[in-house]
This record gives sequence, structure tokens and C-alpha cells, in this order.
Amino acid sequence: MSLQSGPPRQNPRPRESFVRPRQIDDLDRAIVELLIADGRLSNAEVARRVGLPESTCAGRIRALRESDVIAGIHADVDHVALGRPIEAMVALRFAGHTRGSMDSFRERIAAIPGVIAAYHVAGADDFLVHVTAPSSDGLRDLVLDHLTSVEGVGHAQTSIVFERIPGARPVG
Amino acid sequence: MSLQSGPPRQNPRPRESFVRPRQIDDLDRAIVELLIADGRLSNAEVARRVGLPESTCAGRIRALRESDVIAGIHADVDHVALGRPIEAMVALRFAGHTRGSMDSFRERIAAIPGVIAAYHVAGADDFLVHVTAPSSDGLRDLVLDHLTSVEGVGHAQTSIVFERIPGARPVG
DNA sequence: ATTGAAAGTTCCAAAGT
DNA sequence: ACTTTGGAACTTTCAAT
Repeated sequence: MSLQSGPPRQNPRPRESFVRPRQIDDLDRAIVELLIADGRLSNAEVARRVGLPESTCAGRIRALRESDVIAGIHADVDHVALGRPIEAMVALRFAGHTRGSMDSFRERIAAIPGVIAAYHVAGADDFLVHVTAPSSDGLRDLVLDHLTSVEGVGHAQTSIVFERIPGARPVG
Repeated sequence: MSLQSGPPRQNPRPRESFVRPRQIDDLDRAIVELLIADGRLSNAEVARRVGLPESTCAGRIRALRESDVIAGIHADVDHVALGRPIEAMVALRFAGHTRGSMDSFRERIAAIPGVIAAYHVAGADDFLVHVTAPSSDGLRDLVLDHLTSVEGVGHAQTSIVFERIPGARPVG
């Protein structure tokens, strides 16, 4: 079917990404950069651009995927077009930093509808939750029902996102 | 070559994504969800799963890409494996909110090495910049050389990211 | 717009050099 | 590590609905 799709990455990974089969070299980095720019490039095309025979290139890509250097390949969508025009970043602060409530929250974040990603951070805030909503009402409901109301959360500050500017993300 | 790759999305888009050729329906949403989960699914496979003939499905996917509902398909990489183990979110506050300096910053963000994405937000902070660095020294250099030092930036607060938790991102 | 069928292409695995 | 090869899978096109 193509370079493709190991089993879709399950979400809460138990924090172990230490299968590192082979040292990453510049060729691997070049391959990864190409696939960051366009995740649907065919193996043949990637091979051509990095100057590698197809079978060798395919082997490297497979290894990169199996070792989770390439964690996944996903479509980036326009949430506005899909009926969720409101985008926001919600900073959560836990009261007392109970390890337990933060852990249990961590496990449930991904299931909250509208959550694009969450970041567990050091500093004044504990989590940054990146969300979309169909309306400001929807955003309020999302925040109040699924974030503020979480056990242990002491404070939530919602910042509307005016614009998301994608980085070039060149690996170097 | 596949469903693939219109010209790679150029970065600072002038904020107009209003070519909406056809109304998005539930089938489109289903297709998009599949491609969010696995951006390398073949057209044949997507067609099978949503119960559409291949040619129809291919047409829809093409339309979704041309109208930028699907903005792009990109590999998600493990920055740790690629030699940038430090991940951080930097909150920037501009002094005086000079429109000009914020605009010019906006245009230059994507070129800063290590920047994954930046968010222009409403609220106390003006930008959240999501970055990776090869070391804490590298992070300091990145922040001091490219963020704090930007004209108009009054304050920068750096939060180390312990963990990124991807959301399910179901469109609904 | 959507469809099925057929043509043309690309991909993958397994062989050998 | 590279090349070739055969067969399977994929995308695309087109006439018709």
C-alpha cells in the first residue's frame, strides 16, 4: 500500500522511545526533511532526491518508521473549513500539583473533543492545551466542561489563537 | 505519484483561505478524519473505508486538497532521535504592541531554526513559539539570539515541554 | 457530480551481482 | 549495497449516467 502505516500510533505512550536500531546519519536526516515537507512523497521520489536506490531508501524509511523517528504522517486540516473556526490555547495550573490528578488528566486529554494536542510543561503553568471549537460558546463549554472542571485544576487561562504560523521545521 | 502534493504550501499565508468550491459534507469529513489519522492511506483504502468508489473518492480528496481544507500532509518526527532533545514553548510579550514590529516578526518566525510553529494569540502574551533545541545551551542561544532580541519584544518566558500529548483530533 | 472499467504507472519483495 | 524482475496494487482517465 506504500511506505505506510504501521498500526496507527496509540496515544498515551508509556514514555519509552529508546529503541534506536541504528545511528541516524545525514541521509536519514535528508529523508526525514523531505517527508516533513511532504509526507506523501513516494519512495521512488524520495530515493531520487537523496540519490539512493529505491530498495535501500525504502529500507531506511521503514527503519525510521519502525524506530519511531518518524512517529506518524498526518494530514493538516483547515479547522475553519471543517466548522471549528475558533482555535485557542488553554493554560492549566494544578493546585498542589498532585501527581495523581495530573497523571490521570494526562491520560484523558486526548479523548476530549476538539483537542489538537496538549503539552505538559515546566513553569508556572502545568499544561498547555491546544483546542478548536465550533464557536465561542463551544469553546466556553469545552473549557468549563472538560478542563476547568478537572480534579486538581486550580486555574485555567484561555488565549484565543489569531493565527498559526507553521515553522519550516528543518531538522538542523 | 499519488493523491499527493500540490506545490508545497508556502509559509506565511496572506490570510485568505476562502476558496470554498463545494459544501463539506459528512463523507468529506470522514475522509479527512482518516487522513488525519494516517496521511499515507492510499486512495483505494480510503475509498474502501468510507464506502465510495475509488474514482469518486479520488475526486473528493483532490478537491479537499485544492481548496486547502487539507492544507498539507506532513511527517511527525521524534526530535529527540534527531538530535534536538529539548522542546520548549516561549511566550513573547511585545512592549507597546507596535503593529509593525509584530508583523515583521510574524514574517520571520518560520525561518528561525528549530521553530516548529508559532501562535499569534490574544491575551497577556502576543506569541507562543514552539521550539526544539539540541541542548539547553542551544535553547538559550535560540531564545536570546532570535526571540528576546527581536525589536519590540519586551518579555519572553520559556517553558520546557516535558511531554507532548497528541490529541485524537476527530473533526467532530 | 458520480460511477465502473480499463489503461498506464508505480510499488514492493525476492531474486542475483 | 546495488540492480533487476515479476506480480500486485495504485492512480487516473473516460464514456456514460
